[in-house]
Amino acid sequence: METETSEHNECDGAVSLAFTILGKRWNGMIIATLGKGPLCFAELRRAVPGISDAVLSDRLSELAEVTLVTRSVNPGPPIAVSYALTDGGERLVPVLEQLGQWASSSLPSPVKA
Amino acid sequence: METETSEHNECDGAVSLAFTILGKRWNGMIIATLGKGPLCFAELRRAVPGISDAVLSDRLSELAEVTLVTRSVNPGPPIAVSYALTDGGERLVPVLEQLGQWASSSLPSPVKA
DNA sequence: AATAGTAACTAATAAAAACAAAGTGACTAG
DNA sequence: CTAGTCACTTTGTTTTTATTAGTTACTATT
Repeated sequence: METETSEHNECDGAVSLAFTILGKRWNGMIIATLGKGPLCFAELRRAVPGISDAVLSDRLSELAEVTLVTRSVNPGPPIAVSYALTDGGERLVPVLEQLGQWASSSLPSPVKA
Repeated sequence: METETSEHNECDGAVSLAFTILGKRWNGMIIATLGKGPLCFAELRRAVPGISDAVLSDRLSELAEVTLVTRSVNPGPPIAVSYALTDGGERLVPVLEQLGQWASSSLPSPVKA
């Protein structure tokens, strides 16, 4: 009747939780990019090369839903929507920087075709 | 002929490189799990709940290819294949731990259905 | 010895996610 | 009036992931 605590593994729940967000393509990049300051949709798309409108839109909704980014509409006339990190999002930025350092030092060059 | 340095953004290449690996589902979890010590295929599958044989096999090949894990075959008779982190993989472990801490403190609970 | 069970995979197929391209509605510049 | 930007949404097509079912080599059981 061992409740599964005796043997050993059961992968870290917190890390697993982190990867529900970061294990999806683009999320890490979006947060890292917003770490340099708020940006609006088009700027963000340009800053994250390769992402498409549809996916960016989708990711931003998700990130807003888990309260890592905020969406603020400035109803101009030239309407502008600005995306920024929340506190929680900001707290991730330094970790992402370490991730970047790790990648530079431990990953082989950008596996090109 | 501006080489794209004038305006501003262009998301961090190193972070982007990190996410070529970590932005794929399971990779982070696999590395975090191996961070607690080497495991063989079946143990790993049990330790990472939800992953399937096919995907685990695939991920392990990828991770071996970028030299983050090693695969060593012990030709028993009871043949056993053991997977372990390389130096590069080990260097990621502390960062993953921070990621876990961040998740616990900044992410809403496991969005259940 | 035949039957069933585990380990470590591979193969085939189904389902989900990502991508590319175009379209929408509001507005500005020429 | 035409063309272009912004912020998206919609519609396919392609890639990735996931699920299911083998396969080969052994071990444990009966």
